[in-house]
Amino acid sequence: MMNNKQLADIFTLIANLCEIKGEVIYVILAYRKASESLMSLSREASEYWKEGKLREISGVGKAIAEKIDELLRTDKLEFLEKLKQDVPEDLAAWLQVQSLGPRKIGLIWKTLGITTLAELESAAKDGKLRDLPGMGEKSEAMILEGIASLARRSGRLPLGRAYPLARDLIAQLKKVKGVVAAESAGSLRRMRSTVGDLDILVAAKDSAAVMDAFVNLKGVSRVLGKGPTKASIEFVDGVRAQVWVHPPEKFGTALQYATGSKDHNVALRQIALDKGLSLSEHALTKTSGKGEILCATEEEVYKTLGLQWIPPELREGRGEVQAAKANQLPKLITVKNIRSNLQTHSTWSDGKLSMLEMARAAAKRGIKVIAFTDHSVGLAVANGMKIEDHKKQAAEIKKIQKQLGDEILVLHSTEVEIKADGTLDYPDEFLATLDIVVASLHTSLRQPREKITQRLLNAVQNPHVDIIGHPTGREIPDREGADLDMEVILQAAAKSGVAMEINAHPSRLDLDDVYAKRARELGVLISINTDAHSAEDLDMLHYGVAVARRAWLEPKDVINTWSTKKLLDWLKKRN
DNA sequence: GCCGTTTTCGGCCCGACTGTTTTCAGTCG
Repeated sequence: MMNNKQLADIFTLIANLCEIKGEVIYVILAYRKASESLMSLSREASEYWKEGKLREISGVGKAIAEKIDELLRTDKLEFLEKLKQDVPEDLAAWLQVQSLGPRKIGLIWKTLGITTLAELESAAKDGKLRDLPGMGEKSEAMILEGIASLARRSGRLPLGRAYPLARDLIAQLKKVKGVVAAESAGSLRRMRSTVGDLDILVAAKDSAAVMDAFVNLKGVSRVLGKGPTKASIEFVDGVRAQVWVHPPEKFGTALQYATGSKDHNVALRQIALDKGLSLSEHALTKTSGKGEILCATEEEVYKTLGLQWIPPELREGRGEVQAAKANQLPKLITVKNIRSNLQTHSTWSDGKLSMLEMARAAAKRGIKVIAFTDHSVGLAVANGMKIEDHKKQAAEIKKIQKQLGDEILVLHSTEVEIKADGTLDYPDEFLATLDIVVASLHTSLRQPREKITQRLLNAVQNPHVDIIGHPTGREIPDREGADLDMEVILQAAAKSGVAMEINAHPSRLDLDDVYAKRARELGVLISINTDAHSAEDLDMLHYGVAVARRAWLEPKDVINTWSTKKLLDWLKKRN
């Protein structure tokens, strides 16, 4: 039975092939929309299908519902097979090449009869493309550059890499004379777990100086474009960045526009139209004749539309506009609300610092409670601890607690392995002696769905387990999470009262925002932890908080915001 | 192809930039 990712990939392929075929743009947009919608679904489409409710998925109408039905029943789609006969499947990959769009791809394929990327590269090298109508030597060179760049780039950038890069870029642009403000935009500002490129918005009267500074930044390998309002560059490692420059009095509309998401902006434009206004990146314009409202800040844009200002992390077209209209936006959690860190590692297993060093580093960052969750014996690669060693660790905690005083409270814990057979790596009698227990999957992540779901369920239902660590085991950007029935797991978690972790490390961000939002709806408690193995890792907390914000979480939903007393009472009650 | 307290049909994605043109088509976000 196909999962959401497989279905989404098929509809993206259909969109791409239709585009090359020359279908009208709205058909293509519809397939793309359905694909994105499937990817952000918190339950499997097959469940909607069993309930006969496929059409409830946004962007799925009659035609696409029928296609999903056929795919789920037969694993095949006749429509796609026919489409592949019209347009060779390999051509879809060409869309990834910068400067090549559906028109040129169609033209090259039909006139030269080639279909693979390798053939395209040799045709460009042999100068066979320059004679095609509308193309010249430059187009040929750009296609070759695009192919080379594709080889360098490895898909989307993890947030953990994009965020610091953008921070540096912004700092440099702010130094340019005449720059009033500079901020990230796009999916980076919305804090998605991966971003396509770095979008930066600058407020300045004179754009030329900004553009010059931008294309001359250190490490720029080529300039993809440069005009008075927009420029884009590629760095030697293939990372791309683009900057928009707008006058300060228009910065609000421009930032709002560039932040997106597309769905969010569509909803906003509709609200503007209802008020007789047309919203663009430049201004709110009265649709009835003349008159412009300029907005220097985003707050003014939202206010003019009669809305609360919506935090960027919520702008995904998931009901935030309706909530803002009704004054019912959640009071989102912030980094400042976090007072405990309930998954960290020390030299007792694979951490880099001693417990004392780690506790001090955490205290310095305002953390009041820290749990050392060193790995259990079964995870040999991480130097997992034998039960005997825990006695010594407990003694050390007693000792350092005296040194730390009330600076920070240290809890004795473990990240116990959920083994391949579904049992935990330590016996219940031992787990009962610990202050707090995190249970996680690290191995045999490719087991069949039923088996691995049951493994996790065992841990969720174990009364000694307090938190499920990084529930799906995904690693960004290399590893998909385990194939789990998360709906079943979250419902069990709601019942057992176990907290599900949002692991803040940017290579995990697990639970993701979609599952975390579903968890909130079901009343499941969330725990945001850094999983720190070093002092620097403690600074990754804001990535986890960003996921929580994207999931609409408020402080009360997250156990790390609780007072020490409330946390300890909760732990006592669970044991 | 989807969607609807303005519509079951007619809107949805539009503006900046570039290369190849000689006024514009294609790409991109």
